Amino acid sequence: MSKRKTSHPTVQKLLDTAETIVARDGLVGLTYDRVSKDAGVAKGTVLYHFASKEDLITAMIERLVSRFDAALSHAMGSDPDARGRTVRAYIAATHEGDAFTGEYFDRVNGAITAALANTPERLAAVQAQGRRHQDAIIADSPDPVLGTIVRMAIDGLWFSESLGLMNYDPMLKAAVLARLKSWTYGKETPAADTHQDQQKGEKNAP
Amino acid sequence: MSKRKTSHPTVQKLLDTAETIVARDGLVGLTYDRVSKDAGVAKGTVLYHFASKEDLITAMIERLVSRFDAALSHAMGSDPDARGRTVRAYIAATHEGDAFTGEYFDRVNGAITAALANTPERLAAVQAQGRRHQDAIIADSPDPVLGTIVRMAIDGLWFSESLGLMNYDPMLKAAVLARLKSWTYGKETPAADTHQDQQKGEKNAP
DNA sequence: GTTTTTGTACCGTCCGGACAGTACAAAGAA
DNA sequence: TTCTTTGTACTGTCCGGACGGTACAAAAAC
Repeated sequence: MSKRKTSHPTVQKLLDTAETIVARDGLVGLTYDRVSKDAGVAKGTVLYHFASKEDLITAMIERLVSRFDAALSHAMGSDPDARGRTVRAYIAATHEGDAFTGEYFDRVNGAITAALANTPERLAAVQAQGRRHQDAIIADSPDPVLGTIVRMAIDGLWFSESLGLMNYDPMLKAAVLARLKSWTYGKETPAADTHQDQQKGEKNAP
Repeated sequence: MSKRKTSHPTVQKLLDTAETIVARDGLVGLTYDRVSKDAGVAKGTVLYHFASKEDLITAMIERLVSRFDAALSHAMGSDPDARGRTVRAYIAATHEGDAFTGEYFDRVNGAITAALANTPERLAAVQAQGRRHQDAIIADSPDPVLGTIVRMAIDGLWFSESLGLMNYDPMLKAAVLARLKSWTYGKETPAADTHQDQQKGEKNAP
């Protein structure tokens, strides 16, 4: 019946469609009818691959988790400096690639994040990922507390943006990211380097 | 009809009830029937005070916003040091009082936060509050970028906890909070010495 | 010949909201 | 005082519609 390979083209197409719907209308807009119509398949086909709506949502979550892990690995792979590599890749994955930036992904991630809130069944994969990242950050950060703070700040920024709660000034945001990144190497004291990263502005999308 | 004073006892009772429901079952569990039954009033009464479900949700959000502002003001009022006062109060309000801590409020805040995701109609009050806080932080922080980072880190921690995404080790968390707080006073942090290289990681990718 | 897809008809449930009506108290009118 | 009006608070029922999921027979596709 359903537990087929996730690489199945129809499965991917359905997940893409579901993602688009969720990005536009949120989780409430996600119905079998809508998915089937938008994907151009019969409703029965959607049911065939995803026996319940929870299955569909879970699959979306797992795909996002995998994608982020891939982006993280990629960023780590191209970083020659081992110290603080994980948390630096964390910054890169969320703000330097294009996989997890932009309006569309903000909306998708926002909606999916919202769908996670205190729903233990859905949280498992994400919690595991969070713990894994945290362990890795602790392990390779010269200053684990500082590394954790960087991660939390990135999280805060990410949540605010994907949920649409805050809109930081691009210049300020660029300065924040530059400062956070400089901390990952473990040499400076956070409160000391107050003057050099201000004009380090990047173009970065609003 | 509906637009009565929010201090009306029945209104408060209904909001309390709605909050409890949301804390237990999330937003999806919030129905007129449930609220009326749990509050011990007729369904019509709920309709009388909240003409639509959106009204009810909006009222819950606004009450939470007010509460947080009150907690922030309170924390600021008892802080003699003007430098970084806002962001320090931000830390205190989220981690030192009991108004915004604990399992119950994590669940309420998580569910409500989730309900905000990219729904412009509901976001207004929260966005305004976010901007207000940001302006205040910028205004009284000795180092605005650092102040913003502290705020973002607090946000990240707060989101992770209230959405149930992460569970940080209490010791680590305490160390993080202590470090963040120490930064709020300005640059007289210990060992504020050298700031050399800094361009080592600035090969900017985007 | 097994997997995948289609198409349609259907069911039970739940929910938002409309609505008509009751209870009552305060404010005038007599 | 007594009667009438008016507005507020609250009640309980009802309905249209949507949605998740079932059932199934049969056709493609691999």
